[in-house]
Amino acid sequence: MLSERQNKILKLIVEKYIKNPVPVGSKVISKTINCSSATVRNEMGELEKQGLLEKTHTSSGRVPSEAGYRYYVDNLMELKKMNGEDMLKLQMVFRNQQLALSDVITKSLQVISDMMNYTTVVLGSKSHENLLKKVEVIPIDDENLTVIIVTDKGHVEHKTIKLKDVSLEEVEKTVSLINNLITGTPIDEVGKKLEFEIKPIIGNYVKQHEQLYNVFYHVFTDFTNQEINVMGRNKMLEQPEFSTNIEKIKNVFNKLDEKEILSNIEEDDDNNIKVYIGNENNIDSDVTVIQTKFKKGNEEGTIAIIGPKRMEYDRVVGLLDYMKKNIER
Amino acid sequence: MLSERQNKILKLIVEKYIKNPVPVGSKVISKTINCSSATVRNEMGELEKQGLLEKTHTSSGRVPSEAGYRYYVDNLMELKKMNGEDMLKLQMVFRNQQLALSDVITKSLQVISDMMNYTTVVLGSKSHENLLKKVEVIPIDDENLTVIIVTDKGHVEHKTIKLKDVSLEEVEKTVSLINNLITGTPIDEVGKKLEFEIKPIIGNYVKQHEQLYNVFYHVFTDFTNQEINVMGRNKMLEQPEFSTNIEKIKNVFNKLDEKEILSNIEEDDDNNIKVYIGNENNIDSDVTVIQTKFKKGNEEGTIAIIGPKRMEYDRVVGLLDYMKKNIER
DNA sequence: TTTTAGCACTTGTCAAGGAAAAGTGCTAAA
DNA sequence: TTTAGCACTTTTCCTTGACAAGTGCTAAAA
Repeated sequence: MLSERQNKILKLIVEKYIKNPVPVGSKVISKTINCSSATVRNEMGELEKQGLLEKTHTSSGRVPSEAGYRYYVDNLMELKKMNGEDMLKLQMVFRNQQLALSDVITKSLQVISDMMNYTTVVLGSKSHENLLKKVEVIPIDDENLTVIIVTDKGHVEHKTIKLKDVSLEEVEKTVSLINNLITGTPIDEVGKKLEFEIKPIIGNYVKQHEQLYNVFYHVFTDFTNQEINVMGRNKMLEQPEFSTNIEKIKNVFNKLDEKEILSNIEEDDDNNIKVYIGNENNIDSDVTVIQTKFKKGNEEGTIAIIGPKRMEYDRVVGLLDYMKKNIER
Repeated sequence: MLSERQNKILKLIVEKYIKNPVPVGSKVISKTINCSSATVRNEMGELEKQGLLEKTHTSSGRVPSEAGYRYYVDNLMELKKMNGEDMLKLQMVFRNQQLALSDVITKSLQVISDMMNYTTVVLGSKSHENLLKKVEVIPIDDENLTVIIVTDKGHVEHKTIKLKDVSLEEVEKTVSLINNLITGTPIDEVGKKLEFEIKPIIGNYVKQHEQLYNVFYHVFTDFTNQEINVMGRNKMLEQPEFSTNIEKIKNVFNKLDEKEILSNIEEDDDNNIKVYIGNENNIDSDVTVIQTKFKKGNEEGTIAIIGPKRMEYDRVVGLLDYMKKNIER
């Protein structure tokens, strides 16, 4: 258990370091707090012993450790009210009645990315939670047609495919079979159902049934497992901890592209705002992911803000809270 | 006009520098060519006077200038045959009969990006060349519906919108009006036509005509001007000329995102493979864009490979040539 | 018992200097 | 026309020393 003063010092160091990423010395702290630098040094030594602070070298100032950030977020941080200007910018997006929910979220996270200089992410619900709702086809020309897949959560994707010597009627027959027999199936199980429930039947209706089955099979397996949208990826380059370290950037950018790994951030099961600092997330030991689930009607998903460990936790948590409430309202 | 020997020396320097980005000295060249380093130095001096070579400082070896690369590409480069392994990888993609053309192109450019470590781009035809072919709507639930837009070039996009107190019949009536009256219109003029030809009419059919008009207007103006796909963006980080210079990276990444600027690379009007070195392109003075148009049926577009100025020109041109032929076959 | 003044000590940063390596341009001879 | 040779330039790398920032510890003060 930390003393009142230790809490105060730790909070000051974290906040100073977040503002300006240079190690914090005892002198500056002693000015704010009512005691000498020597006292602060003693306390800092204690905080370091507890693993909450670190030094970059024997005689440098202190820097928060991962545990230090953790402690700050859990015990010291005071949520920051959003300022009027930021709120106004977001309201502009939320007020737009014509936008579908997913567009509202995407657009507002774009705004947040610009105002905070962090990367933002929206994730739809996982593929096993998305049930096939409807398949439609639109003929493009005599060889190509576009298949549109809609899930019950409102996730829509389309893909254009090529068919040889298959008549439109045959395709439509197949589609109506799919719509009648396997809607309601989790999207990641559609492939299997297609094989066992559709494939045996369409042979009776369709000459080129092998080809047709293959094409539809691929359309469904190519269906993105989880709708995912990354905004402001390049903001990562603005953060000093990354802009001096190409290897870090490569890693973070690659992780943002490997959608599988990113989706791991959505493992929490309650509805609060979650903070994953450094090694607590799967992206990089130098980033923090702050995220929360949302649910409105049957649409649900996760929104996340990704920045350096030295993130403005208080502002971001406030923002995310505001976002969540506005989405769900 | 350069002498035979000067050509030989310039070619050697460019190719050596492409292999390994350090200034090339007279000694290494004199070993390959049959004369002393002093002679090579004299010739290098002449090539520098002609603006084809540069020095990084008074006593460094030589580096090709932009004009030097230009001269190399125009006069010295010998096209390189593709190796069997690369060809095999691409054939795997081209052989797949079920893929629509645009998927074949995207997938093969992804393969190329991986094998060359360069960024690749596909651009569809420009918006004024894309004529509206068909609009369809799929109701999602009682508030949302998905609008699908198809152009004559096979460019398909979908967008989900929210409508309040508008019946499905009203929407379908509007869509059928659009399909009857303004298909065949260039996609960038649809907004105007909507205003002058649809808006005045739908008042008669639709109660909430103002809202409906607004929504459709936005769907069409949000339609991406030009279908565009960037593959292997992160490969840029592998190039030494960028990986030591964050500002360059920021610029290139931002340009790749500002799709407007990227589309400028598609200004050429014939069908050859074009090479835009450094300042000849709109992306960055340190990159080269190699591109070519393709046309198959009514689908057309441009494929491009983007890398450092110090690019393997001979290999890339060969690859692009192979790609073009395979697409058009 | 807690706080603080004081001081020795450590480390990073910056500028200056020097040696070695790479490569050039020029001169004079082949 | 080519080449050997050499003086010269610049970069890179290492060392050195001075300075600043900050620590930990000790001993005195509160």
